[in-house]
Amino acid sequence: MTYANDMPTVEKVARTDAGLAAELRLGVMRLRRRLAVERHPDNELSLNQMGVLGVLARRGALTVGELAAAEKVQPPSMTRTVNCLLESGDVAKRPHATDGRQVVVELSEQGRQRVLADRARRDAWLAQRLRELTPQERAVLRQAAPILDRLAQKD
Amino acid sequence: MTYANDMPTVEKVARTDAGLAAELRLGVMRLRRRLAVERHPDNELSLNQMGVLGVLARRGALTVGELAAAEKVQPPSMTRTVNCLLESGDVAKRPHATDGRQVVVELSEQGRQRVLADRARRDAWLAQRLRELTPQERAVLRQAAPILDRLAQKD
DNA sequence: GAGGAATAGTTAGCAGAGGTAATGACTTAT
DNA sequence: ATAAGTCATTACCTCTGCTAACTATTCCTC
Repeated sequence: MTYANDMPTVEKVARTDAGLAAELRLGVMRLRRRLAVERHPDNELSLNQMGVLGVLARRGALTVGELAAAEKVQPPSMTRTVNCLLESGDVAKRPHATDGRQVVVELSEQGRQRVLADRARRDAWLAQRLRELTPQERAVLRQAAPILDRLAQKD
Repeated sequence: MTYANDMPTVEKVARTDAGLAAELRLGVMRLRRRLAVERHPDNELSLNQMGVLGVLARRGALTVGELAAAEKVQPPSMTRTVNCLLESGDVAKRPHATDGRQVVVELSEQGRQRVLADRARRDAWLAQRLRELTPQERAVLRQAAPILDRLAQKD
C-alpha cells in the first residue's frame, strides 16, 4: 500500500531542510518500534541485550561504564542489562585488574555462540525487508547506517 | 572518544550485506534513544505525543484506529496517547459522522500552534547535529529518511 | 427486522526499559 | 591521613508498549 497522491508524503516533506530532522526522527522512531516487535521469536533476549552482546563481540571485554557510554544509557540501566545477561549465562563479570571500583564484562562461550547464531539468522524481518528494496535504496541505507550511529554518538 | 583504529568500525561492518541489518538496527536504536533524551526542554510533550500531533497536522483529522496504524502501535496505546493530548488541550475528540463506533481526533488551535512552534524551533539537537554533517551526508539522510519510514510501514 | 458476527474504542493489568537520587567501595590528590 | 572524586549498584519512579477482556455499534444473514 502506498500513500495517496494528493497528500504530503514523507518524501516530499523531507526534501526541505526544515523537515529533515522531523522526518528522520519519525522514521527512526517508527522503525525502532517495528524492530522491537518483529524480532526473531526464538530469541529470548531483548534487542538491548543483543545489542550489548554485539558490542562486546566487536570491541572485546568492557567495563559497565564503557558499555553504558557505548549504548548511550546511564550506568544503572547498563548494570541491570548486564545482570540479565549474567543470569542467562551470556556474559561473565570479573574484577578490573588494577582498579577495584570497576567491573569488567566479557562474553561467555554461550554468549559468543549466541552472537554467531544471531548473525547467521539475522536475515529475519529487517533483512527480508531490505531485500525487497532496490539496490539503490540498499546502497543509501548502507551509507546512512554509519551516519545515524555517528549522530547518536555526537557530543 | 573515538574507536581505536584496529577494530571493526560501523562503517567497515556495514559494507557487507550480512551486517547491514545489524548496523542499521544499532544506529536506529541508539539514535532514537538519543532523540528521546535530547528533545527540547521547554516542551512538556513526549516524542510520541508530538509525533501524533505531527501526523494530525499532515493528514488532518483521523480516527484513533487510523492514528494507531499510522504510528504502528496497538489501539489501546493510541487511546492513552490521545487522552494525554486531550488533557493537555492539544486535540479534540468528536464522534464520527456516520459510524458511531469510531472517534475522530483533530488538532485544537493550541495543538496547531504547538506544531508550528515545534517546527520553528525544531532545529534543536538533531538539526544542529545535521548541520555538522557534510552536505553529502545530509543528502544521504534525506534519501534515507523516507526509506526508513517505508521499512517501518512494510507488511 | 431480529439475532449473531465483526469492528472500534476503551479499560485493566502487566512488563520492559529508561531515568534520577542516594549509597558503598575504591582511588586519587592534597 | 583525609578529603574529594569515580565506578558500580540499589531503590524507586515514569513512560510506553503489549494482551485480554469488555462495551457499543455496525454489518450480515436469515
